[in-house]
Amino acid sequence: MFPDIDRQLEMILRGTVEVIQLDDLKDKLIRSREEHCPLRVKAGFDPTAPDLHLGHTVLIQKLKHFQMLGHEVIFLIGDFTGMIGDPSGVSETRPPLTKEQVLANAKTYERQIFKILDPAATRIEFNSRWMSDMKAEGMIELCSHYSVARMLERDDFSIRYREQKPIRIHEFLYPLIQGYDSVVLRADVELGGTDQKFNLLVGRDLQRDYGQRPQTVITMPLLEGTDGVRKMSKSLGNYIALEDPPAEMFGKLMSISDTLMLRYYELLTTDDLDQIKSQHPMEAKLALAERLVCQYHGEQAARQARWDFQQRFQTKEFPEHPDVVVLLCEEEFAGEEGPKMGIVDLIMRTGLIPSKSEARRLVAQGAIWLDGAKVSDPHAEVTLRSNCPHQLRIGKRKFARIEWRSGTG
RNA sequence: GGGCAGGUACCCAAGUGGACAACGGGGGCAGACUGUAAAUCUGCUGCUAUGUAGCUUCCAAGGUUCGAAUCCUUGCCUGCCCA
Repeated sequence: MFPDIDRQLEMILRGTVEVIQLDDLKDKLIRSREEHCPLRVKAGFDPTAPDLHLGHTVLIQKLKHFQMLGHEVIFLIGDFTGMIGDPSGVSETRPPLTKEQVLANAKTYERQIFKILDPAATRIEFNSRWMSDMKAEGMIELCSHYSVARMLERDDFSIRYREQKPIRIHEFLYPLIQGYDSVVLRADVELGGTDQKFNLLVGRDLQRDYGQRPQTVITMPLLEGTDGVRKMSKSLGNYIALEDPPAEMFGKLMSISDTLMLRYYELLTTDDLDQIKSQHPMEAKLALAERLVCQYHGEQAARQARWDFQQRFQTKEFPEHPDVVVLLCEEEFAGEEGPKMGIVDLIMRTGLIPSKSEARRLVAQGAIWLDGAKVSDPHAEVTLRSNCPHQLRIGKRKFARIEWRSGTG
């Protein structure tokens, strides 16, 4: 039923930062194999940000590995803990989401994670299921399982405590509840980012205190965002969302640095890294972009994205599918002699530029090309011809086709 | 409850009566260079009009003044300290 232990370990360990405790994990794997009983593997996600990005997939991918090995995977949506917000120094108590919102978010999650995970073998849980009915007595009971001193071991707490910055009591509840989730679910393994280490360890302690075997904790690296430095996050704007349109996803992936590309290969694929390094970086990057777009949008979209990309940026042709097609008709030129228009107005008609000042700047900076010729005078007037569309390029990556139809017909 | 510090453009942050559409950094955009790379260099980065202008901005509402982001009043918000 289960592959042999070494094979399982090899797959499980790829890309991990830390496993606590490795021997214990081996033992669990051996036992599960002997008893034909899958391990319960849990990873928790915040319910308030339902658009997942590639950063999240590092964890989901790891869940997938467990799933492929035949274990039980629990995708836990922390809708109850979401009300607290993970302590980070600036955390606030968030207004609780309504049931409808939670369900809507869960749907969004499903749509995205099932591009990776097998729907039939994935268990989705909400921690409100057991938390929202808990009474104060229960909460007090739970609190009695942990001590303030141990809580203050958390880096974030100890720093704030030392610096006399505020720590709200409810912030202590976050790790407690997350840990309690493991108790309720009787988790054998919990996955999390390296920033989750403390919370994951609290889970171990609580399980032990509740008389269970402590879960194995596996931490995964935080994937760097497109800037290559800071962790990928929506609020930093350096993310690639799973639901980014194919062309956008492809473009974002192509503009990452070569170093970052290797990192993405390491954490988002199972390819052999030495083999990748031997390729031309651009080839490797194209392959990566195509691969990932394919995973989230399908093969055809991926091929199309690659083709469009190469047409636009490598052969520098005017693309088959420009960003917009602007249709002008005779009424637009009422009162004027012919189909003439200032270049700035023309740019504005594409809707790709937010203001005329910006458009003027772009012209002055030499970013505007009309039918293959640079237009650098903001006063330039363009005479439009009918039945032969004009090609307007704005900067490196915006393209518009301008068509003029005389209204006589 | 008392004391103190503060709220400035996408973010951080200077400015404390006129020359402020507001220094600087980050981010973003554009140009050069390239592999649409990255890094680097240069320019731009409120809106409208464009040779020197107008308009809307510095938490909110009032006020003082020829003139305020800058002073006063009130309110809202944030952080710290003492109770």
